[in-house]
Amino acid sequence: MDTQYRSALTAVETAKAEKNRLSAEIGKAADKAAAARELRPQIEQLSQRIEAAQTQAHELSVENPDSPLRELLTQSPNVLDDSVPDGKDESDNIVVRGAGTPREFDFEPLPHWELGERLGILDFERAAKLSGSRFSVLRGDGARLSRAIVQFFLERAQRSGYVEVAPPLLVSRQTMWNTGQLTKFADAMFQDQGADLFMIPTAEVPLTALHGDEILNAEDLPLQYAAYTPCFRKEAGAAGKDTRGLVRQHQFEKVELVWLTAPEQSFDALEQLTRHAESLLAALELPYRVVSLCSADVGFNAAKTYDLEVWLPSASTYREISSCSNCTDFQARRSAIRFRREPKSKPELVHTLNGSGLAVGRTLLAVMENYQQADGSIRVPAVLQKYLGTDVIPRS
RNA sequence: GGAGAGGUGGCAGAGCGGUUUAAUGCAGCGGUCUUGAAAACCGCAGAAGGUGAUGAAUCUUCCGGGAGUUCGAAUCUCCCCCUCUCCUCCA
Repeated sequence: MDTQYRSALTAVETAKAEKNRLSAEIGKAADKAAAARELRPQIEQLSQRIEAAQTQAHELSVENPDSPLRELLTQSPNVLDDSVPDGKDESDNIVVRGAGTPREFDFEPLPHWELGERLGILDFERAAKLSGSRFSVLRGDGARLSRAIVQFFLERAQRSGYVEVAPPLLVSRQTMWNTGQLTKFADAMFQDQGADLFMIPTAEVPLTALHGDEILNAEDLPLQYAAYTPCFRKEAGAAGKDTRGLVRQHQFEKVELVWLTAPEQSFDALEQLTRHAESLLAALELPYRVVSLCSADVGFNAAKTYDLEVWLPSASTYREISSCSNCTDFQARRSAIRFRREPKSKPELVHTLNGSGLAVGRTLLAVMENYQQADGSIRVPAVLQKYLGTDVIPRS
């Protein structure tokens, strides 16, 4: 298809070159009207040739929404890195490392929704009254604990070199397409039909698109951005899954970390990014593990992904709390994010990476469940105490 | 929501149907001069794509976006988008 497209394009361009030449001849002639009359038949013929070839080229052009070539390319995911383990589903993911040991409880640990309702800090019933299922109300120390977590994450991000950004939460269709979300989250996004705006499913979208259509200087790389935002997802394909509690909500908060790097730096950056996210769990003293997603589980736009999973006592299992991906040049190509190695050298595509650092709601529930005490109160992790001004969330 | 003004190369800013391969200035790069620098002077300079060897060369497209008029459009017509100013409303 590409070969066909290019030969049609060559036909268009050579005919155009000839036509331009004739037009310039008229422009240079002393008697322009006479020259125009004389050359008219030739020009007319060229115009027809151009139009025919243009129609042919347009049919396959990637600019054309109906082009089969575009369709093919749009549906093609990123190329996986060689280090990604082969697998047929998530059971083939590989645990790379972990830290912390699940705590031994001398009582039956409660799920966070029960703890939260007893403490009066989580209210799912009233949330349902306001907005239906998959929403939550945080109240009192719950709201404050959530805010403390955000503050803690952002301060850590800043110390690790990230520039904090507060981006728009609604973005255009073009921006969504550029970051590859229209394929990945096509049915998952809330959308305003009239203005054709989408509510972001993750801050990865505005952060990655920030430098779209720009040519950066090599010395500006890597760029590191952090944003705290709400995220909105329909969760249409998750009917009946995680219906209780904070795990899967239509609206949740997240601190997102994004890097733009030179191509040769991106896999090293993925390790650093993952370590940054991981260090937050370590600081909160939550047991976790790092998982390298297998070929079947890596998302559409990523070449390699590490998931961070946190221990949830009520479920006796590890649960995803962060996902760190190297998207190589996949998003950069769609968004036209380039850089120059030297002032005179050709622009090259950057590599983009993103990771949660971390999901706020899931951190909140992980803290609640792992730090719960026999009397139903919750100890506050040491690193969060200065934000809350207390070391325990008591039963009221 | 209403009214007006405007969108031109990294920036500023001309051009308003055909020697525009977009003037000029600043910034940038190279050179002359200089022990070195500055100043002055001279020259080169953007993006995307096709053919081609990632060379040389060459062609096409790009003056907010799209469509149109014309042999020929930055320049004329229509639609859309964005920015600024004033009014209105408002966290």
